[in-house]
Amino acid sequence: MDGLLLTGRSRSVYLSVQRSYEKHCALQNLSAWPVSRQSLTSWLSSRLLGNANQKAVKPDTALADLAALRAYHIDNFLDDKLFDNKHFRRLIDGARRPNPVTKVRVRNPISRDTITTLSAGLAALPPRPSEMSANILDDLNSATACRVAFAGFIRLGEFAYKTDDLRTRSIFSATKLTRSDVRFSSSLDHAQLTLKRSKTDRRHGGVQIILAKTGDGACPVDALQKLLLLDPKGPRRPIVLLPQKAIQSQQLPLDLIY
DNA sequence: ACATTGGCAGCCATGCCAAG
DNA sequence: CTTGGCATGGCTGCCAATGT
Repeated sequence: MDGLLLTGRSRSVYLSVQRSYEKHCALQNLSAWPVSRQSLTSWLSSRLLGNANQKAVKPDTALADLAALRAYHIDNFLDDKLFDNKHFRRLIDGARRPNPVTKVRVRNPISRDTITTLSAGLAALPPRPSEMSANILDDLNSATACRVAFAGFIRLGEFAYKTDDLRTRSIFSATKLTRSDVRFSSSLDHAQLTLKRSKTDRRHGGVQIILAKTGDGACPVDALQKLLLLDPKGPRRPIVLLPQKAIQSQQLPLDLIY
């Protein structure tokens, strides 16, 4: 049953907020569950105004807190009408008023040139799988990951998975990208990628991504063809593996495998 | 009078990052 | 590793403008 409720990151975030709220209630001598008008007002003001231990949180974070506490009610069949009460929105909007919007850090887009440079190793590969060394396999895998992610506008979460995710094979092959999700068109002018799960695919219907052949140094079709030829794997295996040396040197986020 | 369209802001599950 | 903070972005409902 629990497995059908929220999973992964969202669940752990919510649990964290819920524990923090419970601690607050204990200190204030308030009963935590179900959330009451008093306990929620007390908690929200303490979050919005800050206290000796914690600085004031952003109004949007307070909204996320509301969602987390509401999620507890939903999961436990408790009534959640209280959370719709306008009073709490007004508290948050009140906190928003005196605080100007903070500047967002500028992050420049990754360019085609960047991808070309990163995947330059694909230009010189041995002709047969038997001649692939561990290092060259590493390069092939990461270069393919770069090109496909760039060409397909793929989010990290759609493409990457954690070592942990490999433990349950059935869930892995039902939710993550595997070799069977790559199809080439007969003329090899494009490849089709099936995303079984995507952040925006809330109904879990699957999303088709078309990767057009570009023929330049960032061509995803070229990379995928070379990968399938020189690093053959079963249909239920991940499309590419992140090189161990990249994990160890922290060139890429820890514990992520493409 | 009712239907459709499009802009808009709020929602919230999920993402990344930093600190402990 | 966990926790906290907050940005992200598709979906949704609302509303006014426009169409029928």
